[in-house]
Amino acid sequence: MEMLAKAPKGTRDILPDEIHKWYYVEEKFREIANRFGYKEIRIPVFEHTELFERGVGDTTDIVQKEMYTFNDKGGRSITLRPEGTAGVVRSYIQNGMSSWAQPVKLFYDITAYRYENVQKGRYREFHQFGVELFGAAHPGADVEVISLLHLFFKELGIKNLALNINSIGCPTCREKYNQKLKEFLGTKLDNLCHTCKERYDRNPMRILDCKDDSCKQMVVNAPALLDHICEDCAKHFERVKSKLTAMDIPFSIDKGIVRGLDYYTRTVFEFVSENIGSQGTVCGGGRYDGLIEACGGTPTPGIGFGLGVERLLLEMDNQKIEIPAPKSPDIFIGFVGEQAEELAESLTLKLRAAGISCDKDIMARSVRAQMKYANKINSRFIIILGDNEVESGKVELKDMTTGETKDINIDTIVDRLLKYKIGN
RNA sequence: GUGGGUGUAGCUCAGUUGGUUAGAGCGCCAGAUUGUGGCUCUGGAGGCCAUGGGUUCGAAUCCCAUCAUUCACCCCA
Repeated sequence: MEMLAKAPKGTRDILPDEIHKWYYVEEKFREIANRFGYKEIRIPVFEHTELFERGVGDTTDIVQKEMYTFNDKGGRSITLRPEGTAGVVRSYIQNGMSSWAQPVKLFYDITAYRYENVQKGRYREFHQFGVELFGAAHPGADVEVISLLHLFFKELGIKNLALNINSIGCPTCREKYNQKLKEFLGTKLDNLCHTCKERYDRNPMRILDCKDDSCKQMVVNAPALLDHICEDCAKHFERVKSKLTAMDIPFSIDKGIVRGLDYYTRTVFEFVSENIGSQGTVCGGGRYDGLIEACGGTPTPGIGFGLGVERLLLEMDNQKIEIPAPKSPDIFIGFVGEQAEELAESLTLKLRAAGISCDKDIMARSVRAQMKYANKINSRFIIILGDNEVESGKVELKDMTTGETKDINIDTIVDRLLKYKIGN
């Protein structure tokens, strides 16, 4: 196949036969977010590169090697958003949301872009649902966000999604911990893999989830960050845990969760599936109390998450969760002859104007071919117009599911179909 | 960036130790039914066998390269 007729690597079309699944989860997410008091925000697909360097963190993989960055014709460095939080934070500052009624509760439904090798559940253009909650430092905020996800998955009928939580403390306790970790690893430095030797100086925490066997062994008895967070952070985490328990939201503690984005503080969490391959993280999020300040705003606590829609759909497919079928047309109008064609055209428009989904042939096909088409598009009713019908004003209304027909006046067809729709 | 699998019709796939006109099912179009769908039957369209090179009398088949795709590692949604 030629390049011309080929979507770029890591992108794909969402075709008409699957779009109802997207409508379904999008509508569910929107509806639940609204129920929790979150309002939708729409942000640009691209931002100034500096925003992501600052907001996501310039030591992260995302910024170092995964961004779609280019210069526009004005010489500005522009980057396609690799995630949603940075853009929403920028908007929060730019639009003075700190003077809105607090807290500010926002949700979004976006595409995001990362230049990575493609595999199951991972694309270069992908979709994220997300929520950002600004202004609330209280552990109740962490729990509200998590409970939104809990309810979302529950109402979609998804089972066996494990909620893992951890606390990665604040910058102060992380600094202290990094010292401790370096002391622990100092004697073992020679046994670490090449990348981990570099991590030792820049970000020693990353050594903990290295997949290298030798590194894994070295790290078995390493101190865990969670055991070394400061008193305030520990207290915060305790309250999050007890609130989750009180709300009957099951969770496990995973001391290994170290979010890949620099901005996280304190609570971090993810919802993980075991059966959609190695890309099992359907949703990841956490608290980012220093981010708004780091982006030039006044110090404001924040918490949010990003949810991978492709992975969500993959998991639902895996669990054989039924998604309501798309609506089929109410009626197809067949015709033969020129007079009948004109009647069919005006009648079709009249039905459509009345809110009835109606279709007719526009390829000058035989009545037989028209009927086959009506069947293929799954039309509920059909009528056929010819000279007789034009003259008498009467028509046979046929129910395609039962094959039954009924003689009716053409004038009454709108009412009949409206009644059918309401009653059904 | 690293490693493995796979590239034949719109889709899912056959194709014998290399052998001459490359097949099936599904889908699409038309007809059987000149004004009535589904079921059935008949016919039709649709292929540079991913691309380029090599071996050979002869390559979809064997070899090399490139590209694409997919799974995995790293990392993440």
